Amino acid sequence: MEFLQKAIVKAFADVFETEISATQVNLEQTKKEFEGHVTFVVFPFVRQTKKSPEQTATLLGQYLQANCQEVESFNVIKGFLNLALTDAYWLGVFKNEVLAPDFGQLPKNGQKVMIEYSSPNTNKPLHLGHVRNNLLGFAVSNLLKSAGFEVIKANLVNDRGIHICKSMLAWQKFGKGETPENAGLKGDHLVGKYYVVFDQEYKKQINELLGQGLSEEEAKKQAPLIKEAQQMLLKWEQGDAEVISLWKKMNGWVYAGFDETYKKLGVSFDKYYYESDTYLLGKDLVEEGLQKGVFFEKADGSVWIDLTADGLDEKLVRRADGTSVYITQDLGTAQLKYDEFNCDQSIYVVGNEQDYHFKVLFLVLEKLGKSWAKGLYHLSYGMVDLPSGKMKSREGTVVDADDLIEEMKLTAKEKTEALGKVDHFSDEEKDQLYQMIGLGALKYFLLKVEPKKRLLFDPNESIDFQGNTGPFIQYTHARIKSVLKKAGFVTGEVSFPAQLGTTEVELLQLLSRYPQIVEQAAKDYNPAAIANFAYDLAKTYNKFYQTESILKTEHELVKAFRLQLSASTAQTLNMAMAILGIEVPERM
RNA sequence: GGUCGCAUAGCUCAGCUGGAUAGAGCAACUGCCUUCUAAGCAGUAGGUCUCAGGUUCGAAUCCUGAUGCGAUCACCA
Repeated sequence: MEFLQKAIVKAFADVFETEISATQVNLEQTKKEFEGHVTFVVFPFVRQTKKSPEQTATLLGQYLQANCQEVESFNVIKGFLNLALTDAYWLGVFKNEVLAPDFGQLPKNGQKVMIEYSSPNTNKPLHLGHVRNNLLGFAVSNLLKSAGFEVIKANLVNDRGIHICKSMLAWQKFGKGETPENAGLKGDHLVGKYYVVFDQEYKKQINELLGQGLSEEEAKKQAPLIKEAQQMLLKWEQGDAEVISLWKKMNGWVYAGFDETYKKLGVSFDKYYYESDTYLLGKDLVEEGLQKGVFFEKADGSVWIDLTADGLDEKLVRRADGTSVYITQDLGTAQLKYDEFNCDQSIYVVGNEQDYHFKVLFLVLEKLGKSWAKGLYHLSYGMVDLPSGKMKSREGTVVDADDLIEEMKLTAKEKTEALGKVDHFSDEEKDQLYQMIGLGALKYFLLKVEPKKRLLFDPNESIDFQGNTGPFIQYTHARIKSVLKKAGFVTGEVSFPAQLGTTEVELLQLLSRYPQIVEQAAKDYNPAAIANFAYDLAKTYNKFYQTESILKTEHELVKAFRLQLSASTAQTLNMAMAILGIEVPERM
């Protein structure tokens, strides 16, 4: 639309003898109820033109129609100038933009970005909240790749700490040698089971102590189990062979379980960090901060930073005993990431419960004078809540990721079978299709909502397969493929008819916007924008499909064009859905 | 209490950097499969965009305040 902006700037000079810049020229898509494709709002310029809005718009419209060959016609409503562009223009867009081999892949911008996501604890299986995180992180990674970034997907595994010791201890005490193999249980679920066992036994002990007259706080501290867990953590830090070996064994189970879930979700990573390696990092940054006077030491030897001037609090960065806290290791890890990869941007996909933490983290790094701190970004997303409230692992009120995936697949199976369209599929094909559709529904459901908004999931209400859903878009893709197959379509020489129908132009216009959508979505780190686009495109295609016949068109030229238009739509749907990590089937 | 975020149809959500009569889906109701896949299309109904001020030619969108919901304010991670 650059040509139009330029033309309008020139029109202002020629018609009104006044100067405006191209950046001021804001072109919008004309709303459906009005005639035209592009709308220019003249209200902001009437002071300069010294004419009424209607006059200004009319004069501009006349000028553009006369001097701009792409402008077919115009109409004016109040201060709105609606321009209709010629079919030749739209065909040019189709040929030069949509059909270009790199359509949808923005040129490399030379920027490198790391996206950290997933970052699970190794003491329990993944639940729906983690699923949102994983899908979001993976989708944003794909999105930024499409927008021209070089992307490194990182997973910082929280594999140590007191919570891990709890599972280990409970297994040691109550596990009776249970293994994933002999229990027939996925490793992460087995470990999670003992995390719950720990909590139950711990609570028993607390109650006992409460009965002996201890205060709740005291009881929580004095319970033998928690003391043992702390002992175990200490031993772990000392490198005690027995504890380490148990730790390795149980983490191994968990990783095997996670890998399976990741695989099903279709997410992957380029780089793994383990907290067992990074938890001691950051200490030299504390020294650095002390030397630079950014941090200060209190009488007890603890080290702090004063952020009250920035509207935050005082924050501890090192304990009096010299050990690290959470933020210390995050400081160190951030430095490590930068040293290793030298990224222009580093994105943390972490829930909004940690907003404050990241605000502090980034501010501290900035105060330490890290030039790369400005490239840090916390992609904060809302929690997934149940109608009953928050999900709690220990209380068993979680929607388990593996269960959910399985259920989605089952639902997909039921719905597909009810339609009776896949009877001739092989069992393997069926299985793949159910997986694709079930996961498509789930992923789309989670990704179509803006990340920062919280999400309500009702386990009793199944995720839709109709309307604004993943399966609807998958269906549209399969539908197009079916037509193409029937026509024996092959990509090649494209033919162009002399005239276009309105739905064809509508579809073409929408298709051509895809690169801008990708660009904007990437800027906002917002895969939901891609989801909405895909839905819009599918819907527009179905309208076209319903109004125009493709295979029965008499003119070969028109038929060939519509086939090509369909193929481009299918391809774009495929690209958009691929960003979301959703596969689209050839048939369904 | 301080700080941050959210509030749009009965429900779930769109609404680009302020622009026309606020849009989809689900649920409800009506039509459309002897013709390219009906997981579709077309239509009806459903709204004081939480409230009150302000800025502007023009506000769901920007500013201020209020209300409601959520998060956070640990020598936990």
